[in-house]
Amino acid sequence: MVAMLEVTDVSAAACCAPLVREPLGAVDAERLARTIKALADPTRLRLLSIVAASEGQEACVCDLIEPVGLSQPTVSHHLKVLTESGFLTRSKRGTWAYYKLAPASLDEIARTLLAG
Amino acid sequence: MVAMLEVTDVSAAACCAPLVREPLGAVDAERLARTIKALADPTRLRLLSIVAASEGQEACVCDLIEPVGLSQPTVSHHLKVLTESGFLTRSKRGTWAYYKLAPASLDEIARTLLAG
DNA sequence: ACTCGATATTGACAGCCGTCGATATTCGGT
DNA sequence: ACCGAATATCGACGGCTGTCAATATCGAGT
Repeated sequence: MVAMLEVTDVSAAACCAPLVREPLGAVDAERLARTIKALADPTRLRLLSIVAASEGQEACVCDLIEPVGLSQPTVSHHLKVLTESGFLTRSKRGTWAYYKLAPASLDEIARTLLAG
Repeated sequence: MVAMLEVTDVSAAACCAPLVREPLGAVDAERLARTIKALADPTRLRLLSIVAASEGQEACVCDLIEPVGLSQPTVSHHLKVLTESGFLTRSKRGTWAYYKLAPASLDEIARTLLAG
């Protein structure tokens, strides 16, 4: 069985010049768009804000399912997307998986959108 | 012929608390996601950055088609999306349509993503 | 070892979205 | 009035994505 290594930009976030400074190249635009796309979903925004508002900016999956009102696989899916794009980090403790806000990630795209 | 009035949130942008402060409600999340989704496309990011880097942060469609390398209808479509979500404003002068950066729009989502 | 509970993965399906060609509209010039 | 140029709209098509049910995995306790 071959280990199918998914290449994801865990590096997260920005990538480039402040957006309004100089024209974005095709490659940079693609990268930035992929990161922003991870935020462009109501469920993921809610998950992110719930995690961010939790103690230590950390929450386990079990605490997230009920608030967003979706199935457990769907929540797991969204958490994966947020983690792979660098907005959350995952740590497993016992049977539970805790997701924590990656502090710099939001600041970074925010700074990219700003004038500079 | 009936005038089909499309109701779009020209108001643009943010909508709510700073995202990491308190859990986002379903309605707010939907609104914010719709705005962010307008940014979550490489072509639209490039268009936005080209416009922003132009003289007076303004450019006509004819100047935008060649740089992004897509068809004129597609470029028009993207400009419409950006305009309807409040990131650009449109003004027609003669045969030409000029799109201009809406100054506060980017700042507003940036501020929403930031901690507070 | 077995079971149970928490989470992740898979497969399928519907709806959305980016793209294009064709066409409509609108405006300036002749 | 007509023609041509710039832009917008329409219709279609393929690919992506959010969702779920079913199933797999993994860890803890008995």
